[in-house]
Amino acid sequence: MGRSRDELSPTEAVILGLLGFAELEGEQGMSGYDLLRAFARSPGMMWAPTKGHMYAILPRLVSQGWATSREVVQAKRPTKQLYRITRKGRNALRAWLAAPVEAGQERDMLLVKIFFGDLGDRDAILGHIARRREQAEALRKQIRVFQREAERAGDQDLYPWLTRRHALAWANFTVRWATEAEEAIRSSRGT
Amino acid sequence: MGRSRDELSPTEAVILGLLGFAELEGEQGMSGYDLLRAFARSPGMMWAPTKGHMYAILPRLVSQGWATSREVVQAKRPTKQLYRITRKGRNALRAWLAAPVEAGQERDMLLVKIFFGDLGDRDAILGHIARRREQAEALRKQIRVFQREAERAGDQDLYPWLTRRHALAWANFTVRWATEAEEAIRSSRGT
DNA sequence: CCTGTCATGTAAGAAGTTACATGATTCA
DNA sequence: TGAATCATGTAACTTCTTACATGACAGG
Repeated sequence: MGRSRDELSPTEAVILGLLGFAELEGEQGMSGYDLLRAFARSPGMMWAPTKGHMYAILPRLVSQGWATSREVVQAKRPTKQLYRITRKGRNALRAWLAAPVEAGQERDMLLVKIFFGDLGDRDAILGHIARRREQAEALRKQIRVFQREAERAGDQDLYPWLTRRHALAWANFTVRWATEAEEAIRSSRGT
Repeated sequence: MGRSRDELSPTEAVILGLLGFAELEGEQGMSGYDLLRAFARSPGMMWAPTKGHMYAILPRLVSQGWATSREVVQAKRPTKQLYRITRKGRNALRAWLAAPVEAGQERDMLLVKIFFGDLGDRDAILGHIARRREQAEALRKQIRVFQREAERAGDQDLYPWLTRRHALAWANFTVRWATEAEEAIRSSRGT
């Protein structure tokens, strides 16, 4: 009976969220490995916890009563632990989802690096901005593919769709901003 | 002679950056307190390190040779430490500014909460989005004020201007997105 | 007299990353 | 034969936050 907290860390919440989705879809449970893969496949709207963190959190979810685990021995594959969310876990998650999002702590290092541009190298900054633009262009393409796939699959889930919309809009915004910024820097020859 | 690293943590970098600006403006140095205030006055483009972190980092900057400190005894105020960036510090900062920005680790909890919307409460999510929209509206106003102040002061610094532009564009993007998202959720009565 | 400013720090802990460690199976 | 997949974990470490602790002076 480890000491108990009742609030979820972001990573705990996100893991419980995936377990919650698995439950909705009638799956028998997910392993740490499954979860890690699921994260890796959701670019643009979710980050991936590291392995170390994942395997540190899973037993804690169980000890808090937010999930249960079941050992599955396999013939040709290593033994794995399948995790399922519990009622208590769903409640904790619901509470976390309802808690206000603390504002304004997004720390985008690109912006920081631009801000201090006078102390650094102009070409390096142009490179950073170009890379950000390219990433946004790539994300944009990828999201469009996702969007089409989801449509073809008859996927009508409102909320995931909203996050795709956001990713797409963010990408468009970023490409536009980056393009302008690059121009502004280039046309400011000779401080 | 503590063990040495040669890379800066984000917070170390940002502190050195402010010390670098102070140097450019011919100031005699900044105290932890000064730095904390400076951070607090740059909303939308910079986050503020906490006090605890600030006072933990400053001596480390000195022990790494990135800054020097000088004790200033004051008559009517507590004694303070003034920090100045060194040549080595400027080099370390320049290297940090030139290092690529690692991509895609922005974890916006709002998006996460929306993504898992089906496991939570619809009205809570509407509330989150509304709050985000209001924050963006407030930021937009504030940045416009900043922008006008900078213009009036004849401020021609390209880079800080670019970050203001970004903040403004981001705020506009967010207001637009949030408005659409709110509508989309409201008009989707009855799953 | 009370609140805010000036000014610095410590201690404890949460959150997260990186590197290490293992080992069978499958596919090219 | 070598790389990728499946599968789980530990240990050490960095980063950052929160709460605690102190104390003089200024302004209303």
